[in-house]
Amino acid sequence: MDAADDLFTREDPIFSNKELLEISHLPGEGRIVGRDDEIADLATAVNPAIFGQSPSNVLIYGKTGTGKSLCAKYVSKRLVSTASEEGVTATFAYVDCAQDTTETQAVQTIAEGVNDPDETGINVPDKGLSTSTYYKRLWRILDQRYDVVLILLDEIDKLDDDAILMQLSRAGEAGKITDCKLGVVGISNKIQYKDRMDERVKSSLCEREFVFPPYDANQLREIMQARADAFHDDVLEPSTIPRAAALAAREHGDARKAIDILRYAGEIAQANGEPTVREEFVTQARERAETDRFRELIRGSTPHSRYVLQALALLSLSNGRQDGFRTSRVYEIYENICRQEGSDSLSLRRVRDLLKEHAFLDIIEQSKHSGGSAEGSYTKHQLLEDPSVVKEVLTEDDAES
DNA sequence: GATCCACAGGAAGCATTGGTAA
DNA sequence: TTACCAATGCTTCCTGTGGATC
Repeated sequence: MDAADDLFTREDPIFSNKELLEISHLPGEGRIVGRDDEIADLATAVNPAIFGQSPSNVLIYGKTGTGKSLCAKYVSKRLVSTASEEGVTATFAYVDCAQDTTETQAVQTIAEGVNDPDETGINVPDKGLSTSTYYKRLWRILDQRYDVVLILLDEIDKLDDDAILMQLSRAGEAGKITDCKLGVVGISNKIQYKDRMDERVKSSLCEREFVFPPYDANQLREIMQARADAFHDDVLEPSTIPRAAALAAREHGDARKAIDILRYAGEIAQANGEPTVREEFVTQARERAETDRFRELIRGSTPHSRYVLQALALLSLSNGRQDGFRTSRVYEIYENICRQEGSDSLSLRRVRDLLKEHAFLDIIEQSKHSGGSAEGSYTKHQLLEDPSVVKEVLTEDDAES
């Protein structure tokens, strides 16, 4: 019995409340740093909702880790509770469009999120229904249950098309819903997103637009300081947070990355049996954050999608620093890899699409070039990750599978 | 100005899988 | 059980691109 007890550590010597360092953690009031103006602007835009009126549709831009989703969720939560004090039934639905990329998946997520089958008697299955059926059920749920609903579409640029935006932004006008008012908050990392929107969607969805600037080193330090009670007292050495903030500020002011680095630094200290989180662990944590990010990006990708990346990594490793490799060159190496793996290679057309998918996930960068006679226009591809990290992760995954 | 030609990428279609509703 | 639907992963076909060359 005692031996079994020794197997586990009853008390964590480093973390007192690790939840504070989770990406999904929504900080309470006073813990959101450097976003007072943005929160106030957002609240003004959706303010009519607390009286049961239509909130403005909003589009929020900003790079990764600038607090867009955090502020949108925070304002939505506050809106729901304030509306309730005014006797208005409100809610919000959150859709991660990176997960739900198609119109059907997104509508299903919204409908499921706002539904209570016991109350409405409406069932919203995960899949199997036509898109129009999901819409019909969603409209019925909204009219039955709510006066106002705010729909947060995170990473809206990852949606396949604008169809859902058209439906949501015009649901009231089109008479799809009669008792419920709808507001849409679109969140995008890409400022150019608006350019490719349908004109009709643009006019109704972009009533208000906000741009979230990246955090500077001081703000990042404050953000991390605000979550420092994730650790026990005196565990964080004084130089740890400033060092992590400086590193993250250098990399585009990404708060998410900064918090990741802090968490990893704590885990490294824990794994080494150290009583404190030292500055040197921050550097190691940064490397681990990079590898983990890449591992997360390629998780679940098909073997051929990996072979394409492997081809690019091999080219990068054997040719040193170049401004990228042409599709035809990547395809040649990819075909060799397929032969080694004893697998039939996919068509060049398909490989072009796979490369484009990797570029979309910011794993590689594509650049357009023009040759001359008999060269035409072509694309060059370059890994954004360290090629040796790519090779290592792909090899270790192959070994596992 | 016409031609060259490797390459990019849109469109259409096919096979398969995995689900719901009646 | 059957009809229907969405999603995925792929191929084939075809048109457009663009700087050098004739």
